[in-house]
Amino acid sequence: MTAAWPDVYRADCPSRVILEHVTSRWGVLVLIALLDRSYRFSELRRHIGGVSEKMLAQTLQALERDGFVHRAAQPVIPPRVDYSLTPLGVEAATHVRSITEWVESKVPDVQDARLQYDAVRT
Amino acid sequence: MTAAWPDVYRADCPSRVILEHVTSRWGVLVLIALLDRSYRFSELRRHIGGVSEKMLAQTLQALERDGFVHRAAQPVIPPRVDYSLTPLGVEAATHVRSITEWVESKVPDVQDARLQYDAVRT
DNA sequence: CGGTATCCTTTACGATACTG
DNA sequence: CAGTATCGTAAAGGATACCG
Repeated sequence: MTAAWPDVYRADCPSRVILEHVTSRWGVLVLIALLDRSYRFSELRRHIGGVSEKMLAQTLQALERDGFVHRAAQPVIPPRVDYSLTPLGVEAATHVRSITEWVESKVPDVQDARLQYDAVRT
Repeated sequence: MTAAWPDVYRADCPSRVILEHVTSRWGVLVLIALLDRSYRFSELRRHIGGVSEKMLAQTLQALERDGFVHRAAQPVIPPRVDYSLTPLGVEAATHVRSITEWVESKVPDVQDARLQYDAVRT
């Protein structure tokens, strides 16, 4: 160890859990979507390909509890709930979008690397 | 949809899988560790709290196949294998470290948010 | 519409034992 | 040392049905 290693290297640290919320499969997609504008529940569901109601609800709750997402429920019938980012959420989402865009730009490189890897071990 | 949404919003896109490799529970920790220096297998295992042999091997293989990690096996007895980052891996790891550091710095904010959230619904 | 509750399947993960 | 193989458990995730 050369310097002070972050807390995240301890198995029980709080930051690992938070990190898993923002970098989770659905967390990433929710955050980036909300960076563009606010969404209603079923709008978000349609926007994010393949997410189930259960997972979307669970993801939104985790992000809301962590203070990244704001939930605005209007007491009307039929119910209307709008989800948006808090200032903290905007910061998180900006980081996440940055990685995502980088990954998208490197897809060809990764595909080449995989061909190389697979070719060697036939 | 206001502009062109990235491919990652389609359920079957290749970037989602790559993103999951680099942002996975163990992928994150491996990448950041290797940003500092190269590591041997069991060194890495000790460095990353709570990772099993199986998961570490699996994570390293996925990252190697994607072209982020270089595996240098020396044909000696006992075997010696050093893991390091490729140039592509350095880019990935830098992004990942950036988010991780941000999350670490915001742990108190998140903990406050959770207290608020939990208090309201008692 | 915006969820929750339930059930079920699949995947992730860890522990242990073993091998070159 | 650096893994692989096998097994069992726990968690993630999806489908469906239902409710305010």
